Amino acid sequence: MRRDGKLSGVLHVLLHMAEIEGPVTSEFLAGVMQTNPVVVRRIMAGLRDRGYVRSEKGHGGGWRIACDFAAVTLRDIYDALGAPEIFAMGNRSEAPGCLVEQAVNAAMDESFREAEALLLAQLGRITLAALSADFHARLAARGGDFNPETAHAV
Amino acid sequence: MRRDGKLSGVLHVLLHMAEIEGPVTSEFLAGVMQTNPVVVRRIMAGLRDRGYVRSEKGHGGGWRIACDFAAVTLRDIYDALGAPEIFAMGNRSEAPGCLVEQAVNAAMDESFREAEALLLAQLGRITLAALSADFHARLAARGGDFNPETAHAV
DNA sequence: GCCTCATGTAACTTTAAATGTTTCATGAGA
DNA sequence: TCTCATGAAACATTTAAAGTTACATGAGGC
Repeated sequence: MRRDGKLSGVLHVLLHMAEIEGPVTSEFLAGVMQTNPVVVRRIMAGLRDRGYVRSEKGHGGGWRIACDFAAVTLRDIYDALGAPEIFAMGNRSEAPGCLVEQAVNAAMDESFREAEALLLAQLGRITLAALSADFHARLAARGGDFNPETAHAV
Repeated sequence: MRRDGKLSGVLHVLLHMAEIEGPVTSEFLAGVMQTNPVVVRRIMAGLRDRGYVRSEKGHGGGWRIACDFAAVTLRDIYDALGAPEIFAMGNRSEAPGCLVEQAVNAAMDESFREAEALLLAQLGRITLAALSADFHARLAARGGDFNPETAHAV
């Protein structure tokens, strides 16, 4: 499978939106993510349903942040994306009749379940505000300034 | 991506081999895994290189276990398979020039790295002997007996 | 009212990775 | 020398993510 880049992509988009005044179009965000506007709408749909962002049609329309960055975690965003599959590995067959396979599945499932719980707990500890703060720290460290409108132009 | 079932599959194969006297052909094991003999040879190649199994050509040839089940863990088998990718999610781009993306990647990478470390530690705690014991416990609990030659015949 | 812009969505195409298959080479018995 | 088995390369299939096209809907601006 191709690796799922939705979480990475949508976080990138959200942090860019936070740097911009007013609504941002899917087309602009597609430029940021180097993808297609429809892909942006697709991944943003889940966040809209949860009220993390709002969208408006027509002239001057686009996307706006509609949540407190300090109150939303990466876990929340992950859930808003529909809680996509985390692992690239899995059992060959679910509901196996073979007792060997049942033993194998039970052992693997438990290990994977624990790793998943840890991962989600970690994501639950990182707020969008923390991510944004990290970005600003990197910006200050570099000493440059940042124009979100053109940062991805090249 | 399709989910990677190599680890699950190879464990299934190893536990079946443990129940059978003498060498087992790729063709028979393919029946167990409900796949193709070439697929079996492919995933067993890594284990052979590490000395966990041996293969012999010709009449009466096939695969044999060549390790102590109490000394080999699922982590060892995972490594023998070439340490395949664990996560279905990842960053959209590595080495990003954008500072926003750097911040996103750094946060996600750390969470995933920790989850991976936990998973591998868990796998390192499970020996093949423990898996096999679990299988035998299930077998006893069910009260039936087990014919490894025919368990997958249907 | 009509035109343009922007989202909403369905349907279809492309792509990447795992898996499956075919084919032939090689070596070990019988 | 014939058959059985692995070894390995090359090619085909499958699946899910991502990309694309097409059209409907609603919101200003004129």
